[in-house]
Amino acid sequence: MASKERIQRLKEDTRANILEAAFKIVKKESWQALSMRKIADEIEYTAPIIYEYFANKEAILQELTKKGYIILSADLQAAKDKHNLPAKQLEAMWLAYWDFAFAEKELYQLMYGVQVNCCVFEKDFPEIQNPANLLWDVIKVLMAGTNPTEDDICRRYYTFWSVVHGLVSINIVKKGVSDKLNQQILRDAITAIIKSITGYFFFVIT
Amino acid sequence: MASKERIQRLKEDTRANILEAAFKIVKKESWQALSMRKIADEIEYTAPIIYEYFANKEAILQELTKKGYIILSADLQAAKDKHNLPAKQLEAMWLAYWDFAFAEKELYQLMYGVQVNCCVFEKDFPEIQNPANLLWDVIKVLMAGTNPTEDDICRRYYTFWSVVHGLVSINIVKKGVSDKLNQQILRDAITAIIKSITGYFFFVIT
DNA sequence: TAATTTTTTTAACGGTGTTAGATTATTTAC
DNA sequence: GTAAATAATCTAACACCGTTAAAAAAATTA
Repeated sequence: MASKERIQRLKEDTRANILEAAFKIVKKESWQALSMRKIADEIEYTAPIIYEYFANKEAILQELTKKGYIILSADLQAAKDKHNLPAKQLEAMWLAYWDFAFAEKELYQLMYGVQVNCCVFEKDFPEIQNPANLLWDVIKVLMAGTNPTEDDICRRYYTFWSVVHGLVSINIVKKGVSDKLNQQILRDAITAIIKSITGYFFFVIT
Repeated sequence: MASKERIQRLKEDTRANILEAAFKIVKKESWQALSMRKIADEIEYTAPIIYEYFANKEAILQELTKKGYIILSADLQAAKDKHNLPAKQLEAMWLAYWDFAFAEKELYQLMYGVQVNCCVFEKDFPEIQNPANLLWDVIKVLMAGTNPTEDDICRRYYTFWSVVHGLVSINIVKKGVSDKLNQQILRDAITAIIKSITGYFFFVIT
């Protein structure tokens, strides 16, 4: 009987609807605001029905994470295909990675464990700026010879911070990388940026 | 009456105990596992008592975040004080930042919105590796002339990823930085690393 | 039409953050 | 020292959460 297949299709539809509803809620509200009951409301069912399609909430998140990786892969491939030279390809791919992160901000958060709700209270609490200021000051001194603008210092500060924070978060979230490798990457990057500031040398990772 | 002050001290003690208990739970379990009732259990009170000392759970997290920033500031200052040359100071400070992140992993997570629970299911789901493989392959091609080991490629991959992911997360979590500045930092960094790989040029952020 | 199977819902469990009101303990005033 | 006032603490509840078991409704098969 062909109705079996029709029913199968309907089930797949509902499954897709659940994912769609979940994603819709997250985009309108946030990941923390996502609940099984809200999803159920959105698809006009009651909550337990979702468990006919997904083992639990985690499984829904995993499916959406998967979706993120698939989109990102496609974006990277497309970026690569636009160029022939490997250097140009790589540049385009990282820019595509960047674009993906903001075009699909919610998916990116899910994929790489980036929270949003943290420390939005900088005005109530000036100590937050202290670490930044300490680093900022030293960078300023280091650059003193080159008469830098505030923007110049800012860029250096963020470059440093990005490298270090990026490496840190990758290590906290995905604890696969070896410590030795990390330390080497970290030291190389720091040395390179410092040298680029002082103007003596260059970013040669050996 | 001096008992007023004694009572004041006792209240401050309890406040500190709450923070301590919260932190203890987080270190033993995780941020998600932290609940008002668990804190209350730990300090041997009932949950509503906590609201005499903190407006809500968020306020407790804020206080711990504050603690994180204070420790980090002290670490950075100490690192700076160990050197005279600005370049050495800066290097020491970023290494101290790194050390802080892992010595106080929980605080770092709180301060910079780094989740842990995400995507621990790489084996169930190979698509996760796709983006990494795509980038990896191009880096490999780009480095082909220099007979790189797997480790060499790995280091380049992580260097790229750290810079981009770091910049992305900073922008998602703290949305203060201007788009123009970001794009410039991003492009500079990518170009610099690519040039360092091809060996033609150097990391000169101008 | 009757029996069977599938789909969906209701009700509940134990958990969460949070609040109002009752209760207990402590301090003040006489 | 007892009574009144104040402070500290708890109980009970609310509305929410993820999840499950069992009942009810709907659809399919015989």
